Amino acid sequence: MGIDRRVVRTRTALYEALLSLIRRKHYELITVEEILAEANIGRSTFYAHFTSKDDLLKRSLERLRDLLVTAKDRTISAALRQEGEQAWDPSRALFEHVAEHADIRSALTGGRGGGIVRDAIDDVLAEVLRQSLPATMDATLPRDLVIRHMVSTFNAVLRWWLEVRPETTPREADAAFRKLVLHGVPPEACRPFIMTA
Amino acid sequence: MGIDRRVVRTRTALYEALLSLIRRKHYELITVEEILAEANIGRSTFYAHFTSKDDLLKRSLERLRDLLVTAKDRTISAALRQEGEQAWDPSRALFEHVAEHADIRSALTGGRGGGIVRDAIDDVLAEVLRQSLPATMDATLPRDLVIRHMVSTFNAVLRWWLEVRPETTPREADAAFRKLVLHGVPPEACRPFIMTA
DNA sequence: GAAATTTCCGAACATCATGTTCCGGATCGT
DNA sequence: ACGATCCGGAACATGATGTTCGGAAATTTC
Repeated sequence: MGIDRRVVRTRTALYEALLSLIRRKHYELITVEEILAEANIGRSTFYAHFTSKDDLLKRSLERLRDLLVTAKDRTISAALRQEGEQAWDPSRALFEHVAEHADIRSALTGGRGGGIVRDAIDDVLAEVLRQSLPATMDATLPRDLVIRHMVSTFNAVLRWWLEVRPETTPREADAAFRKLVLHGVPPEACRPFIMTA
Repeated sequence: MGIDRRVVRTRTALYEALLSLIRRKHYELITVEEILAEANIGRSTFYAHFTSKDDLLKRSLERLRDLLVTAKDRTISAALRQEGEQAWDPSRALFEHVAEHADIRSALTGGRGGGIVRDAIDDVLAEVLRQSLPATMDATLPRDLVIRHMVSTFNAVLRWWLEVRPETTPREADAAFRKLVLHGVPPEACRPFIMTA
């Protein structure tokens, strides 16, 4: 019981239909009927498996999370095995991963569509970080906040890359990301919004 | 011509109705009819002034932008007049401003509702920064990216504050914000996601 | 391989929000 | 006061969502 081949076929068909559509248009503009047409699935069948489009999205991204986690583990263990290599940086690997799937740009791009998808991906990234980052002892920078900050910085760099500087290479994007996270912004570039006492 | 009292009454009633509703529930869940009921405005009248709910939101936030700009100018000029004061930091003033209007929490909080509102507010903040920040000369950190990063960091701190640590004071939140923007995260807190060569 | 389940399809239906149209009456500027 | 403009309200078209149900088809089980 539990593993009727029809249900896994139905569900994966819907997962893939949604992800395929997300590459072509904004999530919010995708209609349930389009998903059904793309997946060749009946309307009532859809609602027998998922309660809504958002539900389908969430479960689709659970697959993506597993994918990310294994990718992260792979690059980290590769890093520990042979130090001094160049492909051992998870953050850079992530940028390169995105570069290979540049067709999901419209899913992350601003506007009406992006919000839910971005939030869901933020959650995935945050969970990955939560599993791999050490505990910090800095009282003024709680771990939760650091994680959120890294996620949001990653997203900021990523969107800047996709939206305003598409010609940037993954390694340049990663360099900017690391600089921002590790060293911040030069004080003279913040004035007078942030005054350094 | 141009300033018929009826139209300004209608529009401000709609602006305030929307902002009032936003304090109570998620933007996406607000229906046009609710806005009409709250503002006591007829349906056809609404569509005579705005093309959609999003249109109304955008124009509502233009008012907020003007408010922000003047507030920023005020604190900056106050800063230049009497140095060594304590209320001369625009970023801290912004956190304090938010603290006073804590009832918009649900508008910024995650989930389905927040996306569009957050994006719109991001735009406002980015525009304010664009007007006041100097040009940077750092080639690896373009101005656009710095602005986006500051906006997203502000949002990250703000949401962390509202969602996970509501008891934090504005000055603590601002301290964390400044630390993140100016100095970044200690390297040992990033490993092994970001490796420092 | 046949019986018994479980799932799928498809069409019809109810519901709800959006946006448009129209006109009598109210309100405004001058 | 008068002409121009705006407002209200109801009616309508549209389009997406989610539900229901009975017969057909696939799958598991034995």
